[in-house]
Amino acid sequence: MRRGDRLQIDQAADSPAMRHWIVVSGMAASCKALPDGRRQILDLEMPGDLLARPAGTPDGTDSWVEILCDSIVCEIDLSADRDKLYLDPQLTKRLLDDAWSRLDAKLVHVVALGRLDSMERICLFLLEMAQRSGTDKGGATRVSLCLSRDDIADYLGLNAETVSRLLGRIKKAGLAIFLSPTEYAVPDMKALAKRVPIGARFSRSGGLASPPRVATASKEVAI
Amino acid sequence: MRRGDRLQIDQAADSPAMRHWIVVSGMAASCKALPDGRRQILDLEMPGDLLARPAGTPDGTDSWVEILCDSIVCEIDLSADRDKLYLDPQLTKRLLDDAWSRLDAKLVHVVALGRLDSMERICLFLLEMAQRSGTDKGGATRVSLCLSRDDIADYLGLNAETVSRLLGRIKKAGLAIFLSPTEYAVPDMKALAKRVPIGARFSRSGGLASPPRVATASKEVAI
DNA sequence: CGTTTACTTGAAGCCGCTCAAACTCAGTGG
DNA sequence: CCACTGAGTTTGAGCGGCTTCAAGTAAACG
Repeated sequence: MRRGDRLQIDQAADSPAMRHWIVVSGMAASCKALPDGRRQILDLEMPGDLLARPAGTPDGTDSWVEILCDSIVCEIDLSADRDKLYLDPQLTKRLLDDAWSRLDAKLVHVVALGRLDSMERICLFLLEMAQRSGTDKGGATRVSLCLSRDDIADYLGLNAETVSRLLGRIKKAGLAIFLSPTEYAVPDMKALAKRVPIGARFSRSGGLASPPRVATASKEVAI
Repeated sequence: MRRGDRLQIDQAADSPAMRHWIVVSGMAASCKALPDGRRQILDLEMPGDLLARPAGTPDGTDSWVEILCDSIVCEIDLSADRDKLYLDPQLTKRLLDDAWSRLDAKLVHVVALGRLDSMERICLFLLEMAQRSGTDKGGATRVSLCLSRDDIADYLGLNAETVSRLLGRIKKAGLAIFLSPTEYAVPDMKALAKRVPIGARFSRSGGLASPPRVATASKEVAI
């Protein structure tokens, strides 16, 4: 699937989630929009993530999953096995673990939107992207950003202009180096992590732990 | 348990959730605090709610559950049945349904904190309280508020003074009638719901649906 | 009655938003 | 090769909503 494609699912309110998706490669965003057009990105879906209920339950908002860059998404229809769903311990364990780690991620998101200022939010975002989809390139972590400034804004509860200004300050501070508007490298993950007062744990399946927030000798400067 | 009491649980990161709690009566709040003292209330726990993982996974923040008014909370320790946990279809179904409806509620919370303004947030909150813990008293819905202004602020990502001012405006507009600072009545749930651009579905176990957002003849006025 | 705690109200300030203009760059066609 | 286009981004100026700080009020309790 390509950028802009959507998975839009209107499951009946009372039907249990029977169609599931797994992101194999690429990246997608779970979105909600209010009647007046305001949009909130709820989650970034990356390889390995299980989309168990893309639409959630109806709450009067538009909900959909939006492909951010060329992706492979695998559909699993469990309707036939509906009755046996809860009889398979391995499957239920996977679903439960997935739901719980999603819940943990959402709690971090709530704290970010409720209590972090814009600079803290953007640092958390850059850190999250680096931890979840970054590749190590000679010490620095290289990240390819599939999101536009608008997308980032809608994920962080900000607007595109503010995001652009913040990224400018981060670039000036040397916390991240921008190779292009959609490609950056983090030379020092710990320095970035020090800007974020919440230590997020980002892998969906319990692999990566957050880097220890070690106190370094370098001095803090306002950015 | 009484107001101010806490359930503070430091479960090992890798141990599955073995101790659970059920709120039988009263009300509690799941909280997180940042190192500098900023606090975010993540969830309001009401009778019937299952606290499957009060502490979540460690992320560098303090996490706890705080009792808001005299409550009865029932502890269930499943450690002994640990290995059999995923073999009981009924139990896993309950856990899964609970996790999913919690997730849905958190998505609404994220939209609220990310994209609603302060007046919309407080209306959503009053509506949520009315739907989840209100009692019908001759047409109006009577709600007893266990939260202080500070608590409400920490739930909505605002501050106590702002909450106080907003409640003043709501009172003046007649959307809610305050019998005391912690007791109010909603004379017209539909009128209140019209102030909120997202139709939340608040019961944890799939009972109550959101009230239909019927267009009425009454004119909208700025409040 | 005084003390404490929570709530309310006011004035001033700042952060992030809105609106608008300039810039970058890939794509297109002459 | 250059000019043109259009979407995305950057930058600036000004505004407004929410916060901060501070003072004042109300209710609870010894």
